[in-house]
Amino acid sequence: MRNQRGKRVPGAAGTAGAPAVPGAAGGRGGRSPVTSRVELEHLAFELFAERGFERTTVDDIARAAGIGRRTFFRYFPSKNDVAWGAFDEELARLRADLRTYPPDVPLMDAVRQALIEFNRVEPAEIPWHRRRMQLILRTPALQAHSALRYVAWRQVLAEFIGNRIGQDQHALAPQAIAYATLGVAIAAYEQWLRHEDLELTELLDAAMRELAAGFAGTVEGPPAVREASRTGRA
Amino acid sequence: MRNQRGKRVPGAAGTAGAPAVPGAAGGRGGRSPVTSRVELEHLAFELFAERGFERTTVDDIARAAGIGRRTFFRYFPSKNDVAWGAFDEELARLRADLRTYPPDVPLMDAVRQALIEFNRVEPAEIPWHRRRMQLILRTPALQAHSALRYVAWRQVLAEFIGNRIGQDQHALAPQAIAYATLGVAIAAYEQWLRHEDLELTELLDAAMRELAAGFAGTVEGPPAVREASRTGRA
DNA sequence: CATAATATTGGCACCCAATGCCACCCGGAA
DNA sequence: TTCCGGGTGGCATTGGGTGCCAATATTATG
Repeated sequence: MRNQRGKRVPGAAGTAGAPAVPGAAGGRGGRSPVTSRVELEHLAFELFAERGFERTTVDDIARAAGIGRRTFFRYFPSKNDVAWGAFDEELARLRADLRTYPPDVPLMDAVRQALIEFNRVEPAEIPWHRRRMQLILRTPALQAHSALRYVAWRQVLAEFIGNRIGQDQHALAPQAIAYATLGVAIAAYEQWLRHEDLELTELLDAAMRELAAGFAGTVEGPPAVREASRTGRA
Repeated sequence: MRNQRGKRVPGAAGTAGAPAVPGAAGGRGGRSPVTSRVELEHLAFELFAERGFERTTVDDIARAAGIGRRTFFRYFPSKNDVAWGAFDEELARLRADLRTYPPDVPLMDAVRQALIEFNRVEPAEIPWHRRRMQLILRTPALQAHSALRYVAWRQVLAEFIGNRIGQDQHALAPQAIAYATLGVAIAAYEQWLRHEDLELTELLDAAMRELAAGFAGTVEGPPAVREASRTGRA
């Protein structure tokens, strides 16, 4: 049902299209972008703060930015993605950072330090970061959408862990540790959002340690639980 | 924006409307439902298997079931929710199960056993459960949507943990442990999906233990990492 | 300067999920 | 039979997301 019209501009044969995101091209040639992703992001955040995420439509954002709805979707693949900014680049940063830890740094120390480094923000940016994370963690639609970003984040971590302990990144240990670390990070973030006076860095550090303490010793209970062992119920 | 029209059926004063889900009423009175949630679920799963989740529209499902699209949304709040069946009831089961562990069972043993119990399925249901989890864990849209279910699941766990260790359920330790446990469970599930011959129960058990082993000792590294400590880069 | 190449823009049509509204249908009780 | 409670499903509408394509603006080239 596509391509019904064979009509095409005479000269243009089949040149690969423009880059997905405006401004991502080399830079020379072509019409200059009307806005930028960051600008749109800031603008959208304001609207979200005013009316809430759900009650702000893409049309609202586009209209406020003076662009067409269609153009909005060239800057962000979805409305949800506004909240995450340039996460791909952040991920690359994490990956690069993990490479800098020499092999003699114990695995979980490296993970913990990388987690802290990844979430370090300029002091001036802290209020902004708070709003962003509040939006992400408290808006159901974004809570859901974020799961997809978390997948990518965990993958970076699992790859590092897998390399370190000589297992495939999809094996149980790397995945489990990556998942647990993510959980710890989010728990720390929620603590951070609730208490304005606490340092995110310290919370992350404490959370990683507390997790270990919580597990240490207690998991070495009776052997694997199976059918028989549930006799002592209430 | 409700109740604009003062017109009401003479006799009915302010009786709360019909139950959200057909069949959830006491049973007496009214037209009998055309189908059931389980029936719809099975039917939808077949279509998903054939065409994939994304390429199956709600109209497809409704048409296949011989009901109207509007009726579909009375059985499930959203297309995504088809995949999760009656999760609320499962959650209630988990909550109840957690109450049966006497206080002398160590915390993490209880958590581990409850996790295993929660994910125990009838042998006959295993292939079905596999399909369900495959759908949930491998379909991006569902991966995202599931995050909302996980929130509820974790809350149940965090509440239990909080009670046990005398902290608020929103405190760091309960949240971190709940998050980590969820992560461990999902990692085990993904392992289970990849290896048809493995027992889910065993995987969950192993995962919980492995997590502890992975953390034990390694987290007690140098003191909290801050500015200075990142000198030994690459 | 004219023209070509290139990139961005934005309108239009369209798909699909979701929701409010409401008329209608059906089984049991009065 | 009549009434009532509940289920059904059509209709209209909102809103996110996408393919298509012509218009527009910028730079490079003849």
